[in-house]
Amino acid sequence: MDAKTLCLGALRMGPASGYEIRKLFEEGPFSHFHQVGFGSIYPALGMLLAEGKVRCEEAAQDGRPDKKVYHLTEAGLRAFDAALMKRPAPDLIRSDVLFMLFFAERLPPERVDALINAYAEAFRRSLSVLDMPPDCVIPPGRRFVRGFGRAIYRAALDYIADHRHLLERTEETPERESCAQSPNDRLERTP
Amino acid sequence: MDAKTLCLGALRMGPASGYEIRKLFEEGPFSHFHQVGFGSIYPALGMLLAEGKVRCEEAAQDGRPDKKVYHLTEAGLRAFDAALMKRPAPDLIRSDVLFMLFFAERLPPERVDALINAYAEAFRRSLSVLDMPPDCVIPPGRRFVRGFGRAIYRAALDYIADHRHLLERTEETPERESCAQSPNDRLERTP
DNA sequence: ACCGGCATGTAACGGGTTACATGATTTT
DNA sequence: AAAATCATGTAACCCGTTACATGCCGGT
Repeated sequence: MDAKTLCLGALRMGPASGYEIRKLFEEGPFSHFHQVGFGSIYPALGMLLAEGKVRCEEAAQDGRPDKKVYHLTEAGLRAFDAALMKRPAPDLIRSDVLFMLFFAERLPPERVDALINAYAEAFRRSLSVLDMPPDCVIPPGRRFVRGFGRAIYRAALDYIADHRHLLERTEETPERESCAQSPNDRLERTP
Repeated sequence: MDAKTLCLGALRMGPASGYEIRKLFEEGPFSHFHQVGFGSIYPALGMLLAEGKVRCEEAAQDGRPDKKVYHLTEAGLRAFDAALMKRPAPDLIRSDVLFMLFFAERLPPERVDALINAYAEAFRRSLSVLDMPPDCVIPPGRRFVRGFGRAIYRAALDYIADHRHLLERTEETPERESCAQSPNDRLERTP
């Protein structure tokens, strides 16, 4: 899903400026499952404008820099609906922390501790955003997605609380590479 | 975390060829939280070789193409340990499906259904891999990470089972944009 | 006085994804 | 006979991230 489609989605919820679109992905309702930065948004809006999928109205503000408020056109709406029918790319998860914890035995215990504390804290922060009751009735799709995020973060926090003891120093686990010597052994399970 | 570090991590578990490293990330123990393709692995191994962080032994096989088995050097081991001490990038989650379901009201009910079924199925597949009891004792770090993945996937499946009814057609939800008209309304909660 | 938030953009750089190229062997 | 697996690589391209550039306002 490219930056253009993401912008269309943001505008699907109502007119917005580039700056506001970023907030939607930074702290707003999209933040748990997609991200875009300024560097992608502004060019994307420019392209969408050229393609006639959005229009833009300059809005002068008092005490604030001018704002370009974009909104969907008919073509943009159609393009977005079409994008929603394309095959979704599989979910992508990238976690440096898990990668590091995978090698916990190689790490100083303080490091492991710091890593886990920070990790839990990050989940707590994300949860606190989602746990705030919405200020208004939100449609089912949004409610589902929001609840999904909450469920995942809760599960993560619970798991960390219940299993971090696995990583706390167990007095020098004897350094042992693993039971598998070759990569094949690690994958094959039916001899 | 770049492809080079990821390769070092894979080799940390034992010597492997490029092809085998990919499997580690495709179906192996890293697959839940990091991914790399051939296009990144082979160049990365080449660079690591040039930097003296890995060495390589050509292994002729019977009935198979030749294989280049790479293994860490002292320098490579040190480099990897150093990488484990760097600040981890925040977790990244990218889900087209959730983005689409966010707009469930705009989608034909069959589409929503298909999307959710496929989504659940994907989680079930991931879970089945992790639920297989390991063929040997695995060290605490790996156990923790593996369990983490399991917990998350379980939570996802449970949530879907319990809440998919939210998305099933509720006889024509009256088309209503939302209660928020401007993007600001969506974000501000303290007037 | 300075920092953080609002606001919009550009340019370069880097890196990963995709596609291409090749080829033997095993499975269906 | 075709498809999948094993196996290694290269090259181009796209696209996103990062850094840079600019400027005003409000709060500390």
